[in-house]
Amino acid sequence: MEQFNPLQFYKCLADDTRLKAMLLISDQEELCVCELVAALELSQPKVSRHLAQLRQCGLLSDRKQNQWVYYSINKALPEWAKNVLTQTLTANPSFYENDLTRLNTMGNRPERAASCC
Amino acid sequence: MEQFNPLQFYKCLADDTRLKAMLLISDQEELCVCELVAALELSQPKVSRHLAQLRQCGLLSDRKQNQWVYYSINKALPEWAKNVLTQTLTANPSFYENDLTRLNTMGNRPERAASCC
DNA sequence: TTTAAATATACAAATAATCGTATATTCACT
DNA sequence: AGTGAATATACGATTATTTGTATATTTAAA
Repeated sequence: MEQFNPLQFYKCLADDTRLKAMLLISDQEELCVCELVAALELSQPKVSRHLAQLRQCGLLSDRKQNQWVYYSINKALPEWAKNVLTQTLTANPSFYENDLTRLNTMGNRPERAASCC
Repeated sequence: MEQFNPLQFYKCLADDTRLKAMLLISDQEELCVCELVAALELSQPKVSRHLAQLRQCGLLSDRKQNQWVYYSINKALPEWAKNVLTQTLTANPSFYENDLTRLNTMGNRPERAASCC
């Protein structure tokens, strides 16, 4: 991954699916693809493609557990970029509230493994 | 102008010309079109078009003085958006340093009117 | 070892964004 | 009135982005 630059960062945020995914993941610590598909009411390939792009650009990390892939905000993201996400998240609840509602009423959410022991 | 929303904001920042223009104007309080044309080394119509878009989306204000149009950050911008711009500006000096250099070595910069009296 | 669920990717089609060029507008100065 | 500088806009052409659809891959479970 080449040097993190602000233009690339904002290009990543300049799409409805990607911006909402980033905010939902920020809010929820981590989410798997099928949870985002349910929350955003979009097709699986569409969500998967956008998540791949966000990972390639360094905004997201992924971990695989069983058949699920969980995405979370990349810990190595520059501080300023993390701050931008936090500001956006807290100042714009109405932008993603419907998605959050759908996520919370979603049935059959995969259970995370207990973190240990 | 419809309700300010984060997606539109980030779409505005997702272009090299617009992002650099926003950062230079943030840094310099206000700049006219010809100063941005010189700093960014781009055609006048290109710069003008992008500035018009930033104004229409509520990110910039303009004031006309003599034959020049000066653009500045819209005072009415939501706080979170102002913070995003400030964070981006201070954390990424190398992104726009060349443009700033060209601006500072530009000849014949229009003189601002004394603010009053 | 088949089946189903979750995810990723390939490719062409559709859509959106950007650009160069030409031209219009406004203002100061002569 | 006429000229030149600064800015804005129109329009077609180009380029970039996004999408749907089909298919591949991986994993768990029957």
